[in-house]
Amino acid sequence: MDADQLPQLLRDRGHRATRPRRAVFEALLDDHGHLTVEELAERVHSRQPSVNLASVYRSLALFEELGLARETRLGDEGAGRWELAHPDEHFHLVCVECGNIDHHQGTLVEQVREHLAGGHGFQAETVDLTVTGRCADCAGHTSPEPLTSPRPATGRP
Amino acid sequence: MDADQLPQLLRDRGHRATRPRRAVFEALLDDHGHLTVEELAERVHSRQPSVNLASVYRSLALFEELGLARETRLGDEGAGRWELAHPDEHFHLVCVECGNIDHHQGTLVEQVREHLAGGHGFQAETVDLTVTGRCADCAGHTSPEPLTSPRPATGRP
DNA sequence: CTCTTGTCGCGAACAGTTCGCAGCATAGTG
DNA sequence: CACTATGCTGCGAACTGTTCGCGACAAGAG
Repeated sequence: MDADQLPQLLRDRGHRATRPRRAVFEALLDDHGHLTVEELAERVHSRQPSVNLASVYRSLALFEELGLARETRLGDEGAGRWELAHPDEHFHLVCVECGNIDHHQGTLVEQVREHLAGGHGFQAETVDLTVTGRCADCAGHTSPEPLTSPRPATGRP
Repeated sequence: MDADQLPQLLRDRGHRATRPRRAVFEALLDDHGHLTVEELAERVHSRQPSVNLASVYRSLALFEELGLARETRLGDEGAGRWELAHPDEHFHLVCVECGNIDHHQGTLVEQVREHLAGGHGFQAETVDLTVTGRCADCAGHTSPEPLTSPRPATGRP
């Protein structure tokens, strides 16, 4: 979805195409990562310095309602992170060591949907899959009890 | 895990087996659902009226560190929800309509682990899978534009 | 029983998010 | 184009969930 299409889309749905909303949307567009509202606000400010934090929140809430954006709460962080709602679904690999968040596309989410469709009777809307652990890099140089095929007990010193 | 084993486990790990900790653990034990810290504190109070909210937080943080408990942030809610960390993994089906949280055990999490083991190089620790949508009951009487493969709700699992 | 020190209860602080309101600007209308 | 109704905004204050700092307390080792 392009930034140019936003104004029309907003009007079509009975909302106004305002400067703050455009700025928030553009900020979401130019970084595909997962941004904190604060980070987002920073980027918004570089376009529209007058935009208030509360307006960023309001815009995000609206975008979510319209299915344009999506919030994800990753792991231990207090703040939510936002991204545009891509049609191609993905999941998150959060490294507990370096803190890196890998934004991963794959067939996993598809598999989840299929699994649910097969008899659960649950009509899935959004699938939030977050895996915490160690990324390839961090797993390489430190290996605090390798987690291979045998399913590890939950607790681990 | 039984409540009686907690004191020893705590001492073995160099912590003290205190009244508040026991109370928090018992509160987690007797309700397998996902409890807000506030809800949890309420239950704790029924056992130990003097226990402070801050202590509930501290106990939970400790239990998490020891791998005994786990926090999950479901959907839109501001507050985190806690549960004991079962070895048998499960995922959450959150109904956007009735708000019900189905605590579901299945092979899905297993599948995710297998998928990741196969070449991603990511060493998975915890897998957080949350699916929002409509539960069988709610999907039955209202159907506001199905997003995925439309599938009439059958019986509940 | 005594002593050490990890833990607690308390209240205040903090971070993230939302609210209420007066004024502004968008977009539909003449 | 100007005019107008009202949806949005910026602001600051309020709120919620969580954490911190401190003196007092009690767990548990000797």
